[in-house]
Amino acid sequence: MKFFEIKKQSKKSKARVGIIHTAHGDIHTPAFVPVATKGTLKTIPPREFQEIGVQVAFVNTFHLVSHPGANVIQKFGGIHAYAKLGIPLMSDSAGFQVFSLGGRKPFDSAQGDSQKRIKTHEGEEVPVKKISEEGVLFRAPRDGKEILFTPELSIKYQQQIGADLIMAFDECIYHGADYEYTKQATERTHRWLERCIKAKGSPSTLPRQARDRSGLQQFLYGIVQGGVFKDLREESAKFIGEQKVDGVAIGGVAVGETKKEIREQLRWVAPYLPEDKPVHLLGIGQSDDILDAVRYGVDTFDCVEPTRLARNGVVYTKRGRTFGRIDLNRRTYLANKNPIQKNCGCYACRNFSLSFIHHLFKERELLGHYLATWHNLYSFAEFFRNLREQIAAGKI
RNA sequence: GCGUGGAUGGCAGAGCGGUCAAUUGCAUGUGGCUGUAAACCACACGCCUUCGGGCUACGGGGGUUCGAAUCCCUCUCCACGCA
Repeated sequence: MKFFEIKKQSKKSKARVGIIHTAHGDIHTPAFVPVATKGTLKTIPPREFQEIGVQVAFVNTFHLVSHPGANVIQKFGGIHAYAKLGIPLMSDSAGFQVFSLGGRKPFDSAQGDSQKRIKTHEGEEVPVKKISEEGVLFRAPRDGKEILFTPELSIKYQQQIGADLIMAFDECIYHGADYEYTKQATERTHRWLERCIKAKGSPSTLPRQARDRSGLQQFLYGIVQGGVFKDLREESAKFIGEQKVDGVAIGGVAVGETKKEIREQLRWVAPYLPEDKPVHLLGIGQSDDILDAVRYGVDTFDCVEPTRLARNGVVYTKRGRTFGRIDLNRRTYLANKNPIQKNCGCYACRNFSLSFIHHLFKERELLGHYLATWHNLYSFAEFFRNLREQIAAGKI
């Protein structure tokens, strides 16, 4: 069976409706990939995925290696069995942690002042100890243990974890990096991709041991970098597209740029994306961004936003084609009899008032996190279902 | 009635002569969260302000002192103990 199947290609844009076939089921694209970093989609039991409309989830190699360890997961037959995640899974390579744990988040133009340094903990040791041609040496925040990631190790760990779709080991470049650094890092990511491909073996297959154990096939995505520089983005997209990868991911996006800059980067990259391979946009996220990205040919999106916001008390409302937000912690909802969203079919809205959910948040009751997460994920599922319908109908 | 201990900002509760408009937590408000070190973070939270500062405040009143939320007297109220 073909890995990626395009069912309908838009004539208006690069948008398409398709299916990604994996050993753990099909993913109807465009699809949202909620983030289950540590093997759990925080607050949601796996058996409810289907009811919510969660088709696929995203786990993180760095965090799973940090605990419980890739070898432990392998002993249980892979992350699907270990965490009872009966759906297709993607795993991240740890490349994002080079950014998120790197302590180098210097510029944030989205906040206005592009010269303003974001506060990092003064004097504290940064978890990313060293980046070299060989790989990246981390100090795990959870216990201070040193963890080395190289392209070969990242692939090995991802094979042990056993997600269906895996990411090449890259460097997610911090926003504010200059041209020279971005160029060096992007080229290094390219060399790392070649090492990932070599380490993985023949395309679309696992090493014998892992394959025998789980019967899985794994598909590798290469990751486009290039930062905020047009020529580097184009060059990177071209390079990644030419490699023997199963899919292409766009990385290094939404690390502090404005929404306008994010779109720019997509526009630069889009012409060079291979049309027969699924395209993943790493870390995006917000409904308006998704709506635009789909037009550039993006098929899947992972983002922590719906689940993190939910835990912080923020839930989505429908506002035109995109989402508005409600902050459940506000006292104004104390006695509000309405659901989060009228006519919403989710478990939270069908059963509970804003008042009660507000009460749960103010009392720090865990059910509040569960209901808010349920609602946000359901909203995303609906949003993407609608997106697929619109593309199929030729409207996007 | 006697004795003892209390009364502090929306609440709880520190402070016990100057560095106190007053620690801290909660509540409240505002902003933030886009490949998860995030059930999190930042800021504000007496009134006024030309942002330098000014004014009114630690139950009421009076006193001591250069200076009192802090010490003394007294009144009111609360808690506990004894009658």
